[in-house]
Amino acid sequence: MHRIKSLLESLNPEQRDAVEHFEGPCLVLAGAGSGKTRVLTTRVCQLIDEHGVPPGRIMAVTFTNKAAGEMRERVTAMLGGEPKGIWMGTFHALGARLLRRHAPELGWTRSFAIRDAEQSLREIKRAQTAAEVSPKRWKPKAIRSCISDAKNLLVGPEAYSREYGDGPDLLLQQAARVYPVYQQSLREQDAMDFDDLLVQPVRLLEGSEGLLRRYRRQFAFLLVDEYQDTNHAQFRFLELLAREHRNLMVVGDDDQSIYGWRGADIRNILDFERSFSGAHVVRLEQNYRSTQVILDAAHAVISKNVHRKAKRLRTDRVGGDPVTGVEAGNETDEARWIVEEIEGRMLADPDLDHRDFAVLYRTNAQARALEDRFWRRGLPYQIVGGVRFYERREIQDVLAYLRLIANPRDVDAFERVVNYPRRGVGSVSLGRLFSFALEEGVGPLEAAERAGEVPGLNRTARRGLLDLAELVRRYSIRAATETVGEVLEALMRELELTRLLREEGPDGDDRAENVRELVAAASQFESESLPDLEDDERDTFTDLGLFLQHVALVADIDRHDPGADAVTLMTLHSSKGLEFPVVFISGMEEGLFPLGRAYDEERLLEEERRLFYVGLTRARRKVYLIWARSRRRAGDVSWSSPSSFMDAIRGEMEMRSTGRTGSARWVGGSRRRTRRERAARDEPDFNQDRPSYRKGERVAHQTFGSGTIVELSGFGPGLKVTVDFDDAGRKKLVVRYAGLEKDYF
DNA sequence: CGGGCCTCATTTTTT
DNA sequence: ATGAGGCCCG
Repeated sequence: MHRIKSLLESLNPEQRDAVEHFEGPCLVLAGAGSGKTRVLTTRVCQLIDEHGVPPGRIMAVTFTNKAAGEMRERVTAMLGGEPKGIWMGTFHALGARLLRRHAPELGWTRSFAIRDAEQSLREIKRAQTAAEVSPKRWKPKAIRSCISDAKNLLVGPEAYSREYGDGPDLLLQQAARVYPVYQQSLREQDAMDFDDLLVQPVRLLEGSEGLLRRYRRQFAFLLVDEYQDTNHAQFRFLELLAREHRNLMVVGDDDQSIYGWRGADIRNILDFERSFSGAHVVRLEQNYRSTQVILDAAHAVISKNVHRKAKRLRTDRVGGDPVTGVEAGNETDEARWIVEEIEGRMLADPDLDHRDFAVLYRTNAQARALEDRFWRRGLPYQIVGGVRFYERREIQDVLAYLRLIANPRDVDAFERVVNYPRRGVGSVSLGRLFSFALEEGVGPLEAAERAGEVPGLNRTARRGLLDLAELVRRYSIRAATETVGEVLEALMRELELTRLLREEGPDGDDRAENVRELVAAASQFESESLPDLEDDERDTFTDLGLFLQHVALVADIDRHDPGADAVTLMTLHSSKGLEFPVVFISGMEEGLFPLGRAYDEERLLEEERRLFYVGLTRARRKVYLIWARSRRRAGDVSWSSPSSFMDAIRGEMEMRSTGRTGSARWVGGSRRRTRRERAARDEPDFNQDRPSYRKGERVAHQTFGSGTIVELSGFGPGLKVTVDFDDAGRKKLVVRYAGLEKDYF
């Protein structure tokens, strides 16, 4: 009780206002570094300790698993004991938890599998083939993104088909054909994709008055962090639960909305007061993180955005180091300079640690050059993101066994495992097996078990399938009683995985090492995460099933260790919510940040600008903005100018150079410059392979057919044309990727 | 059936 | 530069 009192006294009036809010809707507009995590955790404690709300009646939604873990820890510390029964986690994790209870009401079992992005993509390909939508002509990624958008908007396969099945947009039309097949197939395999974890809970609650009533009562208080990044499905989920009691507190900052591309709808936060009338609004504008100089720069940048709520952060930390702009020659030079600067600063200031530095970038590809330099220099670093650990090939191979053991209906897992190691089952045999499975209405594993009945199989294939089925069956039995670690180790021994990987070649040792790391991760999961589970979950599911769910839902950022003695390298997106004394933002080049494709859409450009704002406000003391005159991108060299984002702060910036920016020196010796390089430098190019375009000209596109150019925009590699296609309508295309041909007929 | 070679496209961010 | 996928041959 006294604890809470003193906690409240350490808050500023606005923070206290938010914490002391009890019932009814509340919108907390929390600027960067304004102590919103503190507000959220203190309010949870306040609800429990002051108002006597049982923890089991609180749901707190965070953006990452790590944030949920931290919140749990802080609440535990504040209360002096674990808040048993509180539902805390990401929308995805909470959705999964709800579905683990009720999936049978929707047509799945309680131990349904969760498909990650790559697995979904393969499923999309299979669905495309089944629906006769050529995966060559229609990129599975594009189709997947259409379907994902639809799901995030709570549009089901039937409605989607009605809406776009014969609409003007050819891509949506194809997606409309794939969507039902895809969804059906997921259900047959007892699997859900990421989006389903948001969509299906909504369907569940909408479909059952009883459940709705039950969960409205259970979740009497809802708290949501990073509300600016919620999408429609998430909004609907909250609305369903909160509509009646209206005890919903959302915390967010429209200036930090950076996930529009994955369906996040900034209107959720902008319109909150309209969706929940009478909402109490609290503004947290006191910043406890950055210097005045940094906040001024951030404000100069973000105020260029038109679509935002006017606000301005305050700080007591007047003055500060100026923002430093640095011109580098190329990405190698950039990396070298950053490494040296970090070493220099650490020498000059013994209080600084490696963990006090972060290098942020727009795209994961930029991590390469940086990593190379850090590695060579022996400067400790940790990279967040890029190739996810759980997505590495060797890890996926092993996990596929576990997935199949846990769920014999999983076609994706089966396909991955069937010839790993080689079992002499080729595509023909596989086709026969699947036809058999289809006719008999059984999963792939049961079909394999009955390989003897499958017509047309050769001896090797039949033997291989029977062996596989027998092996998986054997391990299913073990998985019911043994830990994941034990199962994994036994499996590795039986398959002689280490030897197998070693024989693969030079990377084999690394791969074998990764698999060992997986075993370690499994054991760690068992000792750390399992004990946190509620009893009903631990009793109902096998360790294996719980581990697989964990694997599917952990993000890279969850693996970030802020305490490690290392410089952090990550994307600007991943950096949201974190802070560092010194921040480098690299790749400050026009076309890279902001990304070239954001130019002609105001909405996208504003989102890029918010991303820059997020980057700047990560810094406590010092920001560096580095741009390189040239950079290897997608194999060849591109030349660029400094990002226009820096224009807003150019006057206040201190400008420096790495001293190696001479344009005369270029990497790669005297090799002839490629056409694309010349184009990027805006040099004339008379090569007849590259046609010039003008209005009124007739062109042909592989997919869209013939049409007439009506407009040109951009230049160099960013040249775009707007074409009125005879059949496909008006499209805006990037010449570089469109593969247009002149149409002479 | 499996392996090797060639071509092609790919580069935005992630739960 | 790199990886994935297709195609051909043993």
